[in-house]
Amino acid sequence: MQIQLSEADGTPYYQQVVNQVKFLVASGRLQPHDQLPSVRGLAQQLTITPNTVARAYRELEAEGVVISRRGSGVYISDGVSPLSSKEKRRILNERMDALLTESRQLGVDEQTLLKLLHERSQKFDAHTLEVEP
Amino acid sequence: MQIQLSEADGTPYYQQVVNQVKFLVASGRLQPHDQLPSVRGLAQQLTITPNTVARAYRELEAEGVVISRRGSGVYISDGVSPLSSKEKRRILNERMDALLTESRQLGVDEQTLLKLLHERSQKFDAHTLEVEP
Amino acid sequence: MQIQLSEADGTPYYQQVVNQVKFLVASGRLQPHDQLPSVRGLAQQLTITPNTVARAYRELEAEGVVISRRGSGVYISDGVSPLSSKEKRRILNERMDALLTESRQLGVDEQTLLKLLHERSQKFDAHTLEVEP
Amino acid sequence: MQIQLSEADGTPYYQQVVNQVKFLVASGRLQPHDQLPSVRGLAQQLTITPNTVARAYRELEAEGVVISRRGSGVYISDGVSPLSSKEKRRILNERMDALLTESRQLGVDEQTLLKLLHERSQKFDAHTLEVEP
DNA sequence: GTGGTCTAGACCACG
DNA sequence: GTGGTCTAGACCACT
Repeated sequence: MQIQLSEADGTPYYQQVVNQVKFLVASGRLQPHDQLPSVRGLAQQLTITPNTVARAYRELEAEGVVISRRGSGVYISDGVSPLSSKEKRRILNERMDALLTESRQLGVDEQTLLKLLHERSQKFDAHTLEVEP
Repeated sequence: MQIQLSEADGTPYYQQVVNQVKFLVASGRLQPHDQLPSVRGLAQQLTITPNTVARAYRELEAEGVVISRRGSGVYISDGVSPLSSKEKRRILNERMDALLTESRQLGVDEQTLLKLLHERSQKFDAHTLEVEP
Repeated sequence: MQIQLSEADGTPYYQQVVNQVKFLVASGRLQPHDQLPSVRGLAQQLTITPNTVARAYRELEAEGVVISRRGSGVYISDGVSPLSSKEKRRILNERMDALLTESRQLGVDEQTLLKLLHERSQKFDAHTLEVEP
Repeated sequence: MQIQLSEADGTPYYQQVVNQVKFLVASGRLQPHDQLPSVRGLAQQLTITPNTVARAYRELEAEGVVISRRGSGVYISDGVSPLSSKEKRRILNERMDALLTESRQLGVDEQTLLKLLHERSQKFDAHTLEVEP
């Protein structure tokens, strides 16, 4: 599994792992029932402590993205998010505000933004994006 | 000056202010010699402590984006260059990927997302505040 | 804040803290906006590492019970649970099954159980229960 | 003996077997002196390792629910629960408090809870299982 | 002072 | 082998 940790930006390692796994799932590269690398294996690959990987996996489990089976491994879940619609909407609004704020500050109007987002969505599915979102 | 603070994501307030001022400069909305709002004024507008705004301005000054003149105010320094369109596109792509990832994870399809984004854009305009420096 | 850790049962320390804080909130002893003991303070009181307390607080924040403000402290949230109704129902069913199974094994019929539960609910509100649930 | 293993929830297999045997006993489907399936037989039926079944039986024996006779098999014990009524009440109170805590946390009032518990109790009965040693 | 992250390493529980 | 918990202690970010 391709995961890249960036030391430069302030994002915590565990959060970067969470983000990238969610990205891999959302783009279809990781399918339900797929097994993730073991905690220790991924830790060694990324040269961080197993503790940090375990935290990322725990977080992903809490969000309903993976389920972990003691003694067996961690797998992509086929369930849906356990969050309420209100909470889902809150999260989406947050992301949309970030996008709207930056696009305006960069001089991109709404119509152009919607077009760009549609194109990006196509590439998203086509797996033609780099892994690091 | 339009600045939006998001309380939910982990980004510190001072960092959000820094980022958005840098964007405003990069996109040409803020020009060299333009005056920024006062520390207290911006703090009041954003309902955060003046301390936090001061820290943002300090950071911006350290990076050479602004110059602070005692007794006068804080100004955009000259000699700052706007972002290349390639760089702009990279930033937008990052935000779009984050939005697409979250929306898929939450079970929202592209069409619905575009609709939500359009609605949010309207509300965004409605809540726009002008700030006099 | 009264919290008792039991070393005997297999329940992890962080989980015991989570359970008891939720109990204190549900029974009204802790009110929205109340401040919890600091991570280090509670750790010292319970003679466990701050790390473990931090994990409990993190878990409580993820469940929407508390919100934590860096540099300030951890406070009881006034929001509701961010879970979907389906997830809420799943959790309740789990607890109800545990109760039903054990009550039958102890020879308590449904009618008696409902009566006992009603009485317990009264005491729950009256704060006449010991803290450890 | 019909036992259903759920892979999805985090409960260990051996624990699920323990719980379900206890439930079968509590509901009268398994009577004192009834013989349980052999370790290997049940393991094959559930497609898990005999190791896991053996562990479940060991646990059940430690709790006094079954008695294992070398060379003969495993049988439901005829000893009545030796718990004092005070002890019974303590266990029930523990479960009731857990249920009350969760339900308040999730915004479910007492009346609704009692209704849900009644419904759940019916389904509990409806899950009739045939038992064959 | 507050909480947040990470490491190094130990021990336990499960299949 | 797998994941889960906990400790001891370090450093960082924020108010």
